This record gives sequence, C-alpha cells and structure tokens, in this order.
Amino acid sequence: MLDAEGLDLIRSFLIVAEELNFRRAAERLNLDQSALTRRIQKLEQNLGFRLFERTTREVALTQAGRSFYTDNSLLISRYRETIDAARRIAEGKTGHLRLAYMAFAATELMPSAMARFRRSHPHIQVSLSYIRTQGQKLALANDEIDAGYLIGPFVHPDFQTMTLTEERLYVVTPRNHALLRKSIITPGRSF
Amino acid sequence: MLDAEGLDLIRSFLIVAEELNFRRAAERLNLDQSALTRRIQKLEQNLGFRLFERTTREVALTQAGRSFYTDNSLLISRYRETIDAARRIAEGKTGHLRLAYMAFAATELMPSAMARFRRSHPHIQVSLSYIRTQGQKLALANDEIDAGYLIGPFVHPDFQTMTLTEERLYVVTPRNHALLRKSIITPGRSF
DNA sequence: TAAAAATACTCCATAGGTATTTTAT
DNA sequence: ATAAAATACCTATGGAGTATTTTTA
Repeated sequence: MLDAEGLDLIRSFLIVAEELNFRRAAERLNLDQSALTRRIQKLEQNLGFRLFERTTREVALTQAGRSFYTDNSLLISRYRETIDAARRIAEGKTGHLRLAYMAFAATELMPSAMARFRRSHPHIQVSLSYIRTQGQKLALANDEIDAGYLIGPFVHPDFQTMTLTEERLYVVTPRNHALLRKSIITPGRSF
Repeated sequence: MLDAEGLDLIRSFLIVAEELNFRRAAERLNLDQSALTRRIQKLEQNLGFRLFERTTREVALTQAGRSFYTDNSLLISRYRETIDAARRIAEGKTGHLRLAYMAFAATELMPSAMARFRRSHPHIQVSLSYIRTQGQKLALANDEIDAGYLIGPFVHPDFQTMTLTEERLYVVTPRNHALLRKSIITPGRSF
C-alpha cells in the first residue's frame, strides 16, 4: 500500500525511532543504511534541531525527538484513515445523499424512488428532510442538501432540474360562484 | 520557514481545492501551472482515485476529494504544531522534569534546589513525588521519574549519582543501655 | 476563439546505491 | 577488532520550467 506517499522523511523518522537502529530501520524501509542516515540528517536540518543522539554504538531519541515521535505517529495514522475514508467514497462503498421533499412527493414519488435507490446503492446513507420549495432553493445554495423535490420551474446555472410529474390546477368554489361563469380563469387577485 | 517539507502534494491539493483553479493555485504555490497539474495527477495516482473533476473550463472536487479536503485541511497546521512543540523542547523553552524526594531532602535540599531551578529554568514544568529509596530505583527503571533524592549507594550503568550530603548515624538507647559500654557498634541484629 | 488544463521535451537537483572511512566499545 | 553510523562519489530518477497542444463554453 503506497499510503503515506510524500511523507517519506517523517515515516523514516518514525521507523528509526521505533528501531533505534539505522541498519534495521533501513531494512524495514527497503533502503540503504546510508540513504536513511541522510534522510534523518535532512529532516533534522529542516527542523533545525536534533531528533536523535547517536554514536556508532547507540541511537537514542532526544527529548524533542520523543515529542515529535508521539505527536506524529498519531498524525500519520490519522492521515491514513482520511485516505481510507476518501477511497471508500470513491469506490462507492459509502457516501451520503441529503434529500429534501415536500407534500406532493411524500406519498408516491419519493418513497418509491427511495426504495429503488436503497436497492441499487445500499452503502449510500440517505438523510431526508421535509422542506418546501423556497426553502429547498436556499438549502441547495447553502450546500445543505444535494437534491430535492420541489415545485418548478427552477432555472439556475448551478443546478439541474428534471420534471417528474405535472399536475393540473383546480379551482374550488362555493356552488354558483361568479367564477364558474367565466371560461378562462387567470391566477391572481381576480378570485 | 521550511515547515511542511515533504507535504508538498497534500499542500498543493488543499490549495487547488480552495481555488478550484489550477492557474491561480499555482500562483499561490509559486509554481508553474503545468507542474501543479502533474502534482495533482501524481497524488491522484498514488491514492488510486480522482480528487477533482476537471474540464479546461471548470474544476470541481469529487465526493472523495471533498472528504479528503475536509479531513486534511487541518493536517498541515497540526503538523506545524508538532514541529513547534518539539522545537520548544529542543530549545529548552519547555520541558518536563519528574523529580522524586524523600524525607531527608524535604526540608532543605530539595526546596532550595527547586527554588534555584525555577529561577534558572522558568519554562520547565516540574512534578514532584514523594517516593522512598527503593521505590525511586524502580521508578527510575520504569522511566516514571527523571531523577530523585535517595539514600546511596546506588551503582547502575544506566544512571548517575551525585553525593549531595552525608549524615552520621546515631544510636539512641535508654539510659545505661548495654550498648553504651561498647566502643564500636556495628549495624545488624546486635542491638 | 479564448481561456484553462494537459502534454512533450529538456534540464537540473536531489535521492539512492556502492564503497569507504570514522568511531566507540 | 568489530559493528554501526557517517561520508565521498557516482548515477539515475523525478520534478520544474518552457513551449505547445488539446479542450470546452
């Protein structure tokens, strides 16, 4: 696994700190002892302080080296975890879909789509929230949701829409209401 | 400050993720745009998945890239902190001394030494613990303390001793005790 | 067609290997 | 005398710059 790529110096340091022996550490790193010596020298030079006290007979961490070791062994393993997390997402083994819906989609559209999605993408975690059209537009803009069922039209360069269903509008009045005598009714103040 | 040495790829990624534009990111990194392109390519190749979706017109994070960014945005600064912490120790600006003492040192020796030490090394944190001679030897071996006031002799290749004071032994007896008639008294069962 | 990312090519710095020297026990 | 780290020297890999090509809105 070529994980901590680019962290060669730090990784080398950690190994030496564990082995306290350049030759063995070099072996573990598949590297020549002289190269490892130079790596550590370079790291120490970059940092500006010594990490090891060494004679040809004994290698020991300095106090600063000890601190550097404990701090960074955590850091590297955390870094590896971030890679794994990202990889899982890349491979579709996990993920998160934040979906909003409103009344018109609550009974048929959303539940049946959800059922299909759950079947085809079982590793994706889905969170649902009930938000109405205007709220969804805000939520989309604020990156609080990834998609939503809303009432169109909604035209915006950053977003895509797809018409899933069309519904006729009905006017409901008392019996014999004046509007019933008109042949065309326009939405507005008129009624 | 040549701090994040070796974290070039990650740092480059973070900047591109912020700018979402290779040319601008390259400028921020004092680097040629083509070099930056190659860095990201290399990082992606190392990781094994794509971090950006890019056309010549638009650069966007992939889901995995987004995860990688949020997880690692603090990585560099955390790493810098580990360096600073170690450097402070290396420069003697901070540190920790774990000191043990026992009765004979509690009234004069230790307190006055502590006062001097505090003055000369105000950044070093000192923790004191009351442990008797045998316990101190164990504690030293287990790296639980750094130094201690104990009753010598104590000869061991891993440790150094320094005689701070010598005390005469007195024998206390009831009046007219038999021992008072001897001219030499040897410690042991004799009394 | 214009602006941005990707590629081709060259050059140089740096990192690694081999052989040797230094050092401490 | 020996075992380990450090150094000298050489080579090769890889990363950066320049110039150019490809791509898409």
